[in-house]
Amino acid sequence: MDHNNQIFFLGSSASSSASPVFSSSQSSFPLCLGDRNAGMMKSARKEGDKVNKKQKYAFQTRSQVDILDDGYRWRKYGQKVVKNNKFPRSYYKCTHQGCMVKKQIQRLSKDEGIVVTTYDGIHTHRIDEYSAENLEQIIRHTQASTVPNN
DNA sequence: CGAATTTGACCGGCGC
DNA sequence: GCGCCGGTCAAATTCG
Repeated sequence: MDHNNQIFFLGSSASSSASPVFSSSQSSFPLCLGDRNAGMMKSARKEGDKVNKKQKYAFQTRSQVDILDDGYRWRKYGQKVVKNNKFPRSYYKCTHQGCMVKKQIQRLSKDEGIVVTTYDGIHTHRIDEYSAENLEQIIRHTQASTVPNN
């Protein structure tokens, strides 16, 4: 297993420009981009929109694989190709009951080695200790790895 | 057999 | 008003 991952945290600026400005800030885990509901007003099934505040976490990871085990179970519910990227974007959802956390993975066309992971919402259940630790180890290793030059 | 994954179609919003 | 882009769900299939 060659876990040579590098994590970059995205800023809260996400208006125009398709070029994501990433900073190598070694802060905590997933930076909170604030609660900006971008295109999530209605779309209520039949229960009613109870989810008003959707937190978003985004960060880039240097990895060969798109599937990064963060300790949660994810079920892929769609794959769409965006114009900005030549690579398809994958949409994942948490398979936990009541946990409607969404996660989208996208690879940069500029660098196929970079994977952008975006988390939507927060998990209401506990993570698997084992997996959590594994993820933590990966993160730690990632931060310790450091980029060649930035 | 069950759950997870795949691909396509449809819906919704925004832009022009 | 129409077109385009992005996002989600649904049905079928496959793997375990």
